[in-house]
Amino acid sequence: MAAAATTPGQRADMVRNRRLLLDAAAAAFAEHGLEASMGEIAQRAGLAKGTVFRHFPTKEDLLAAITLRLLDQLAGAAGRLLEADDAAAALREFMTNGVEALAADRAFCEVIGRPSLQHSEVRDAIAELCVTVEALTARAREQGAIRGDITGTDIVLLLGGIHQTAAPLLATQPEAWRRYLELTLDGLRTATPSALPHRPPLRPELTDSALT
Amino acid sequence: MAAAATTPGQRADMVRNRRLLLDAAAAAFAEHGLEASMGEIAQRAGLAKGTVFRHFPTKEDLLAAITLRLLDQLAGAAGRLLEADDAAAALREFMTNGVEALAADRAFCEVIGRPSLQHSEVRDAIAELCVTVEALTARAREQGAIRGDITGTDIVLLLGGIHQTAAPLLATQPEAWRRYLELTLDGLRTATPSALPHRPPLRPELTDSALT
Amino acid sequence: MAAAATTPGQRADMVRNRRLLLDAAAAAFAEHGLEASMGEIAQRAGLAKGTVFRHFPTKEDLLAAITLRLLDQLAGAAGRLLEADDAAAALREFMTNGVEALAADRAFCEVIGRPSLQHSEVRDAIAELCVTVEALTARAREQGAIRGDITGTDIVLLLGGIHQTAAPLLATQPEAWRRYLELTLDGLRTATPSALPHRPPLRPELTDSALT
Amino acid sequence: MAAAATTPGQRADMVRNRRLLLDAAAAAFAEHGLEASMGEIAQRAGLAKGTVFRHFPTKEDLLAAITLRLLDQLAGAAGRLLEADDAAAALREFMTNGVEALAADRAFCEVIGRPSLQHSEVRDAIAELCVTVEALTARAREQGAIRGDITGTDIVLLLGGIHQTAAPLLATQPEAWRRYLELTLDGLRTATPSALPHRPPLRPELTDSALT
DNA sequence: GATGAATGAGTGTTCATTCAT
DNA sequence: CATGAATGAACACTCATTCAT
Repeated sequence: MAAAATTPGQRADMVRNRRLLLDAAAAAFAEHGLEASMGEIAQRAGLAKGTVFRHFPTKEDLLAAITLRLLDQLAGAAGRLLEADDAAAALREFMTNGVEALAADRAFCEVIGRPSLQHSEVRDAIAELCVTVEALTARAREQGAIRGDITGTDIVLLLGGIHQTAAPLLATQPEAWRRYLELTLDGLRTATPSALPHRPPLRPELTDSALT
Repeated sequence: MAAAATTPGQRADMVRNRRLLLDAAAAAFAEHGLEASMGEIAQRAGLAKGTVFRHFPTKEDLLAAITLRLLDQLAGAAGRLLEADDAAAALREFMTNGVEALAADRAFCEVIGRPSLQHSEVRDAIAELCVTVEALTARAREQGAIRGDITGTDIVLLLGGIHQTAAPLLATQPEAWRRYLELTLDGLRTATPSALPHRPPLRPELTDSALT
Repeated sequence: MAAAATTPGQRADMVRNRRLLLDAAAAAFAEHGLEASMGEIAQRAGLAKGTVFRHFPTKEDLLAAITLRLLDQLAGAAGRLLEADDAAAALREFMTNGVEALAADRAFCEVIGRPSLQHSEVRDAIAELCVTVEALTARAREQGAIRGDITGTDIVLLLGGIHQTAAPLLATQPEAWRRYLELTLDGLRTATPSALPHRPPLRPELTDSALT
Repeated sequence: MAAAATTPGQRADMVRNRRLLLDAAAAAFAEHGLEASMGEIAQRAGLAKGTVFRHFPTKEDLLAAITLRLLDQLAGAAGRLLEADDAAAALREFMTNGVEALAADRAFCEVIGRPSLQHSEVRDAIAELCVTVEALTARAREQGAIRGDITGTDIVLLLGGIHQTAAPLLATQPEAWRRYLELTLDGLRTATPSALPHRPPLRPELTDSALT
């Protein structure tokens, strides 16, 4: 009844609903891929369809939000690991977390690959993630823990690749990605590196490609 | 009967249409992923919708056909490379061809990963490919060209992973996969291999996972 | 909750639409038989196609709903007539109402006959109707108003038969069914009944036949 | 090779194919109703789809042909029974044959009821059947075997009604129609006929209704 | 004449999105 | 602001019909 009290209450609800929706959407996309319907997401969140659209005017918007959350999570982890002493261990931990996160979020790869992604926030988040991971990678490079020709953007891209390698086994061997992560790490720290036949991708290229 | 063999007639048109359709479907799926509609495929092929369904009674059937074509192509290449003297070079060439082929067929990865794949022909073709690639891999292993803990099924899975790593760059740097292939090869032939933390996938697990 | 009951609002519209749809469907089926398309029904109701499917997720569901409405109407009439003094007049009135109702609902006969009818509600409603009509028939039998070898299920089946007899005349002589109803009633009350060559159908047989 | 010999040979094939098609169509329609597809009919006949359309340019035409065959069969039977001594027995036999034939030809009722039937041949055949049956009925009337207010057209219409009465039981009790035929015959020969409340249908009304 | 491949309008159904309540 | 009914553009798929061989 207190006029002032209602507004914060509603705000609180909106925040709660937004979180419910993001969780529901993540679960739904993880299970059915991008084909998961807005209706199912609403149901999982225990909300009405209209409410979903109030929060995310478009399915693409919801996708962007969920992707941003993952990117933020990864960037946060990378930032925290910058403080670690052992750069090699830090990089390994980042990649472990990263691949694991992808496994829980089947939509992510599909979203990253889709050329129609319009959201500049996502592009910015990807770029930012690449910057932080480059810092992480640079330390490992400087410590001689990994070869010199690998960039942070390489590392970010490799997360998706490792996940994809193990994806066909997800149903029967959900931990198989660990095998391919290790194999990749062996490639990164090889004592006898080949000359890589293609220059490293630049950050803007990654994000632009997500645009074109 | 002899007459029938000499009279290509209608049959020739059908063969041509089938090829038109497979090509159109590959292109459409490459562009829009599995969401590409049967209608668009028909249009791309310059045929009527009904014709698509005469050739492939179901979207799933068309998908299976397109996937089989790719698998056959890979298995054929692998088989031919079994004759080569230099096992390491042969394996490298197989993987090069493989990743290149995947780039042209974006549907492939989505199809391989999809749990509902019902076509036993596809499952059989995957299994067969794994067998041939295992032979190819075994020779490289025996020649000491790659580490001892990598199987043919690993190699097949890695094709998808390498492709995925470079996929976000496809639009701007279509050759970027070469970088990640080389990196992977470095991992495969490392002089100081780590103990891989997960046992190698068995062939049946791969194909079963495509089933479950 | 009290508030919800007093606020017809949206709900009122939905109820109205449901009725519009049932009426439109009845008309469409009456005109074109079961081939009437969901699209046409939507158009007749002045609603969009999607709305039809929101109310009745399947054509079969719509069919079931329309059939249930008719069955309920018949069962209600039969129940009310159980109170009448003159059992013969009551039975006649029931049959009159019944055949008249069928004339307005050409789908009914096709639905009743269709073996794939999955809806247990319809089966239950048929069974229930047969029970009530058996009560009505029993009274007439006991009063000697009709022969002793006729059951309620016979009466229910005869409604469809009488309707069908006059169906080819519907367009030019919409009241012709009265002629065949009277003829049937004469058969039912004949003073010199033949031995009927086939045992009476059991209720479960009727409903099971709609199942098998 | 003899130029003259080919024509009769082809003629013979055409006649054979026509019969194959009519039988296949009758079976298919009996099983699935009018929804039976031209494709299935072709398959059942062991012929190609094109051949069906050479014989019957339209599904409606095939329907008409099949219906004509049934009508001819009934008219033939009625004609033959005109010679019998016992008119009552003859009428009973005609009706028995008639209802039995309908049971084997589920399409017939649907065809008779369908207002869009355009074929004048069918209309003529119905009219002719009514004439012959009227002769049969007249004899029974004159012999006092049935009531005086029943016409041949009534009898023809009753065939469909009796069949429909038992139709819902067809799957579980294929002979149930005998029960309702007997009941109808009791109505026809009742010693105390009611005044039928609607004048008898005229032949042209029947056939016109099939037109409107 | 027989064949069956091609056609394309039509069907039931789904789903992102809008909007009245 | 939340709700869920209404919308209508797709979609996969079917089938009578046409026509090149």
